Amino acid sequence: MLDVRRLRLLAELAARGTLAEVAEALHQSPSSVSQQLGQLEREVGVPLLTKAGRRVQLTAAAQVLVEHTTEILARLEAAEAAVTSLGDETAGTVRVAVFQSVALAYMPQALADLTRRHPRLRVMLSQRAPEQALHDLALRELDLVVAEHYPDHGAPHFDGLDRQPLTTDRLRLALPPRGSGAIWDNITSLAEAGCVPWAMEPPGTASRHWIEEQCRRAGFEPEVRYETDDVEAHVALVESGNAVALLSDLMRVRHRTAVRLIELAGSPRRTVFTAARTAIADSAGIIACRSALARVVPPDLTLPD
Amino acid sequence: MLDVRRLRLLAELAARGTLAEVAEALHQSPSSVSQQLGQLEREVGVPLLTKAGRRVQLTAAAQVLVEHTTEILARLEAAEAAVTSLGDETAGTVRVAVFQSVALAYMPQALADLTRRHPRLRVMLSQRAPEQALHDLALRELDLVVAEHYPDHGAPHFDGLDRQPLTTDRLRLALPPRGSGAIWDNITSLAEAGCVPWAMEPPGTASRHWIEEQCRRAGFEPEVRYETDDVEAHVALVESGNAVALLSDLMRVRHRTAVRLIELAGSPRRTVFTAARTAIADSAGIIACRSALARVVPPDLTLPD
DNA sequence: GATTATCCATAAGCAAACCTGAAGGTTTCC
DNA sequence: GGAAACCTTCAGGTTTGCTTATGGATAATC
Repeated sequence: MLDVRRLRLLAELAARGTLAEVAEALHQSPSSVSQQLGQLEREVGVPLLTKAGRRVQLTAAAQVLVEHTTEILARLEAAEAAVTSLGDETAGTVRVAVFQSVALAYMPQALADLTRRHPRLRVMLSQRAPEQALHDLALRELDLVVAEHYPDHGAPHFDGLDRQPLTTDRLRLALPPRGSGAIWDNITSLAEAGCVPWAMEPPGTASRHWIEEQCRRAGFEPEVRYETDDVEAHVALVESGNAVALLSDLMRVRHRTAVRLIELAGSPRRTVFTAARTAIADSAGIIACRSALARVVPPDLTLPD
Repeated sequence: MLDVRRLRLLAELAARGTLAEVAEALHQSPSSVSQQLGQLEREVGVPLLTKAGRRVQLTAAAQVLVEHTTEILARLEAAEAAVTSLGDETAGTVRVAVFQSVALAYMPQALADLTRRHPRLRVMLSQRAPEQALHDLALRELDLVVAEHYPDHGAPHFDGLDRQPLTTDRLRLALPPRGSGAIWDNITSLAEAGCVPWAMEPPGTASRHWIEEQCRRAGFEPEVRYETDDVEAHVALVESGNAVALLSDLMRVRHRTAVRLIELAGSPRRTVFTAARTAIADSAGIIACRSALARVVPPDLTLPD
C-alpha cells in the first residue's frame, strides 16, 4: 500500500513547484522531502521526477498519482471532519483567515459568539489578504476564508472550494471633510479626482487593480502617493485631508467618520464571501463559523452618507 | 492529518472482528494493533472502541471513520494500479485465486500465456475455495478470483466487487462405468441414487449445499461416505466404483474419463465468474489476467457424454 | 565571464516511532 | 473451577524518518 504521507509530498510538490518550498511548508528539511520522494519512486517502480534545470519536474505518472492523491487527501479531511462533527458538541479546530476590515469590524463579536455557543471549538484566526488567503486555503493551510470580489473582476478560481456569499457593500469615493481646502472641496465626481493624491493598497491586490481601473475609466491615471495595505491608514489619510480613496462601507463601520462621500456611477458593490474546501464544507466547525459570521454581519452593509 | 495505516487497522477490525485476527492478517502482534488504535483514538479525540466482553466493539464514530476509510483505501489501490498500468508494458503484481478444477484444467496454460504476453507482470496464484476466495478478495488479500455460482443459490455478496462471467458448465450425476456392479448399473436417475454412497465436498461449501439440495428434492438424504474438498478424488472414487457424485464438465476436462453420466432434470448449469475489487478492476494487470482466462477457457464447457 | 545564490541529491548520526514479548486482568467456554 | 481467548500495559530493541553536512549542478548577478 502506498504511503499517503509520501503521496502528500508529491501533491504538495505539484502545487508549490520546488522541493524547498514543500519542505518549508511542511516544516521539514529539503533533504527529508527528497529522500521520501525517492522512496515513493522506488515503491511505485516508475520514475516520478525528472531534473529540469535546478528544479524537478513531475512525470506523467506522477501527475496521475497527484490526481488520485488530491482525492484521497480530501477524503481524509472529510473523514476527520465527520468524526469531530459527530458528538453533541462541536469540537475540533478551524483555521480562519479574514481581511483587515472584517477582522476589525466583526471578528471580535463573531469570536465571542462562537466561544459562547461552542466552547470546545477552537478557532484560530489570522488576518490575510483575500488573494493570499484563498491560495493558502487551497493548500490546506486554512479552513475558512473571508474574501472579497470586486464587480467585473474575475476572482482567481481554485478547484474544490465551496463559496458562500456573506454580504455586499457599496464602494464610494471618500474625500476629506468640507473645509479641508479648495482642492478637495471642489471635487464632485470621480473624474475630478485626477489631480489629488491617492491612498491605495499595494499593487497586486484586487482592490488596487479595481480602483486603478475605475480611475482610468474616469479619464486619469491616479497619483498614488500613499501606499499601504492598512485600510485604517487610508481612512486616517482621508480624514486628515491628505488624500482621497475609494472606501467601502465595511471600512467605515467602526468609525462613522466625517469623510465626505461621493457616489460612483452605477453604485458599484463589492461582494464579500466565505470559502472553504468542499471536503470539509459541511463539517460542524465550518458551519458554526459561517453561522456566527452570518449572525454578526448584516447582509447589506450600506451606511448612510 | 489522520494516519491511513491506523485507519486501515480500524477498517480491518470492522471486517474481521477481533484485534487478534487483524494482527494475524497483517503479520503483527496484537499488542501493536492495540497501541496503534489507541493512538488513533487519541488523535481523533473521540472514543472509537468499547469493551464488549473479551472483544471490542466499534462506536458509531468508528463506523463513520470506517466508511471513509474504505473509500480511501479503494482510492489508494486505484492510484497504485493506475500508475503501474501507465507504462507501455503491463507490470506489477496480481494475486489470483482459483478453485481446484480451474487450477488444474486451465491455469497452466493461462499462466504461460500471461508470461509470454506480459513478462513484467508477476502473477501469484493460489488455490482456494470460492467462498474463502471471495472473502479474501474483499479483505484485499487477493486481487482476482475465479469463483462459481450454482443456480438458485444466492452467492454471498460483497460490496465493491466487480464480477464478470467466464463460462458455464453442466452438472451431471456421475456413476462408475458400466460393469462395476448391479447397484450402480441399475441407477438411471438421480432419484435412484439414494441407496449408494456419495462423494462430496465438506459442509459449508456451496457445492455441498447445492448437491444435498438436489438429492432432497429427488426424495432422499444422501449418505456421504467420502468427504474431501479434492474433486480429483471424487472422480477417482467414481471411476473406481466406490461412489457416485455430481460432477461438472469442468472437472472432467483433463480426464475424459469413462464414468457414466446421467443428465439431471432441467440440465442445470453452474456459472463460473471472475471477480476483482472495483477499485482495480480496470487496471492493466487485472485486465490482462481476465483476457488470458477468456482466451483459455471456452465460453461453454459442455462435453459429450 | 566569474561569482554568488538556489536547488537537489547523498551520507552519516540521531531521535522518534513502531513493533515485539512478557505479564496481568476480563470474559467465555467446557 | 479451570482453561482458553482476548485485550491492555509496560519495558525493551529495532526500524524509520529527520537533520545536518557535503557536494554537484544550474540560474542569476555583477
